[in-house]
Parts: sequence; C-alpha cells; structure tokens
Amino acid sequence: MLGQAPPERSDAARNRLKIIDAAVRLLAEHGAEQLSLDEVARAAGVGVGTVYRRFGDRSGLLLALIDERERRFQESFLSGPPPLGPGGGASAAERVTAFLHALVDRITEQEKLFLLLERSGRYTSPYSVHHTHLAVLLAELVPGADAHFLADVLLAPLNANLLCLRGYDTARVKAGLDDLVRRLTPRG
Amino acid sequence: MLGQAPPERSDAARNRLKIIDAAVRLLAEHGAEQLSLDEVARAAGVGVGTVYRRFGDRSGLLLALIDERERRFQESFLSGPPPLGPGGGASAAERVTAFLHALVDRITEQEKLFLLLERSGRYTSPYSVHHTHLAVLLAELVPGADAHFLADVLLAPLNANLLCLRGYDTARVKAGLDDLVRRLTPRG
DNA sequence: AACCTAACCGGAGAAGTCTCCGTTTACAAG
DNA sequence: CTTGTAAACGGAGACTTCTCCGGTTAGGTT
Repeated sequence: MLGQAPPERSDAARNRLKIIDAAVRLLAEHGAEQLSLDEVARAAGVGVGTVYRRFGDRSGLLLALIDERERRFQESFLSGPPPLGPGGGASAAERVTAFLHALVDRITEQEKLFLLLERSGRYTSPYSVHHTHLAVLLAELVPGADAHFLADVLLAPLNANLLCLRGYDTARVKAGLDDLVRRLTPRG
Repeated sequence: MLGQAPPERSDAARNRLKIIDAAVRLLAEHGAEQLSLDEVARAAGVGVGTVYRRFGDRSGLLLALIDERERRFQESFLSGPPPLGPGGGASAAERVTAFLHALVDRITEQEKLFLLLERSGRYTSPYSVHHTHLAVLLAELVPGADAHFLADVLLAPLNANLLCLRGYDTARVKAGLDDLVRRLTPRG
C-alpha cells in the first residue's frame, strides 16, 4: 500500500548519472581498492553530501555499479532459456548446477566490487534473489531437507573472498559444486 | 629458520595487558559495535600508536580478544576427549558433526567479535586451523571428494554474519549441518 | 654508576566515511 | 510571470582507522 514515490527531479537524475560515470571511470583508472567517495564526488563535480543522499552509503554506490549486469543475470535465470531459465527442457539438478556455475562466473566478472561489497557486511538484495531462486530449486531437488538453509550453505562459499583470496580457480569451484550437488541428490 | 624473537620488553608487556583490559571493559560496557581504538587507547592510558604497534590493526586487536577461548577450543578438538578430540571412540562422521556443532557454539559465544572480524575480510589463523582439521576428517569421510574445497564449503556458512543476521537459531543450523553430512556420507 | 642503543612511546596529522544544516533550485499551482 | 515549497545541493566538520617520527626508556655492557 505504499503511495508511489514522487518522480526524480531533473537535477537529481543528472547528478546521479554524473556520479555513476565518475565512479566507473575512477574504477577503471585506479582499481576498486582505492575508490574513495570523496574523490568520486570531486570527479563528478558534486559535493560529498550529494553522493550520500543519492546512494545512502558506500555499499549503496557499489550496489549501483553492480546493478546493470546483475539485472541481466537475474533475467537469465528467472526468464531466460534453459537450463538456466525455466522451461521444460531442464531438470532441477541441471538448473541448480547451471545456476551455481553462472553465479561463479558472475562474481568473478566483478570480483573486486563484490569483495568490497562483502566487506560492508550486510546482506544485499541480489543475495535475497539468488537465495529465493535456489531454495525453490532445492526444495524440489532434495526433498525432506531444509531448503532455505541449504540454499544459504550453497551460496555461502560463493563469495568473492573465497573465490579471490584462497587461490581456487573457477574450474575447481565448479567441479566441487557439481560433485556436492550430485552427492546431495537422492539416487533412485 | 627464523632466529628467535627478542623477549618482550617490560613496558611493552605492561601496555599490552592494559590495552586488552581496557578493550574487554569497553566491550562489556558499550558493546562491540562502537569499539573505537582511539577510545581503547585513551581508556588504557596509552597513545594510539602503541595500540597499533602492539596489534597491527583493528582486526589484530579483535583476534587477541578472541584468542584465549580460541586456544581452548582448538585444544578440545586437537587433543581433547572424543568425539570432538581424537581417540578410538568416534567415527569420522561423529567427529565432523561434533566439530561443526562445537564451532557453531564457539562463534555464537563471541558473535559480536566474530562479526566485526569478518568485516575486516581477511582469513584468520583460526580459520586455517579449523579448515585443516575439517579437511583431514572429510578426506576420510567422503572419499573421492575435493576435501579442501568441501571444508571451505562447510565452514563458509558458519560465519557470524549468517548466524546472527539471518535469523537462524543454533538448533536449526546444527540440524541442517547434520542432515548435510548424512547426505554426503556414502551409504553402504 | 654511567653509557648505549634497540625497542618502545605517544600524539599530530593524513585519509576516509558519513552527517548536519543553511542555502539553492526545480517545478507545480495560481 | 510570480510565488511557495519540497527536494536537492554542498561543504564544514565529527569521528575513524592507521602512519610517521622525534623523544623516551628498559636493560644489557663496560
């Protein structure tokens, strides 16, 4: 029952774009590690206060930088072609595996950003979407298990921290996950 | 082949204790969230520089605050009585389960500290010990699997973030882990 | 006891995140 | 075009984490 939010004012929209642009540019130039919001504000030609009003805090900005690709990713498993998306052609096991593989690639693709985002320590809305999706598949795939918890278990190791900092390559992670899913699936 | 470190000077030792004391006290008073090292230094009656030389950085201090209990915990699974510790009386499956349960309790016990520590984002030496221990047990329990990766998978969901922030109680987590281990174990 | 020096001390200050609030601006209504 | 006002602006400054370095001290040596 929320009333609909008032439309964004033109100066606000303009500044939001300037900020995102500046952030992307600085990211490409200096790397993610030393992306200071002060600097972003300066490069965008706005005050720091503006950055914070637009994006709430550091992780809000990082989330915005991740958003476009994330939206494409979510579309691909929510409404794209099988085996990632729904549609008769894929079993639950195939979809789980495809989803986990895609998520590994997804995180690797923007690993520096995910790394910073994880440091901020709050659960993000992308996480919720991934979790819900996976839980639904797991409820079908592993009957009798606590699907919500199991989804958290499978998502937990897929963080940039583990993927970047512990020396796993993506092939090994994918193989490990495949093996895990195979063992979890009841054999008939 | 490191030469042995020179013994700690008496003023350094005294200050280290004062800092730990002050940190523990402030932790009890104001909670972990707002534990600033500046304040710790002031409460301990030393300069900030001293805190940083002693402990390296924020997470170094947090690690020191965790250290005593962690040492007891490690003793209990490395050389304590079964099923947690070694000794003929427990199967690998029992030891894995016992270890995971104990680790859930261990983290819950100092969850606020672990939460802050995880934010710092580096893998800690306790993690390495837990990981090695678990990997050895899993190599026996789940032959043919990538035991090191599997150990990371099982440890990943056991973080304060998940345990505190997602509304699981310890009973549910333990039950979920038990079920998971059961499903992973090859049936004869 | 006086001396030497490696190790330690402490606080000023750099750099970053985020807040507060007085000023400015977009835009809808008259 | 004027006016009213809700929203947006921006930068000073509070608060952190962490570094740097000139001054101090513990404790072995002579």
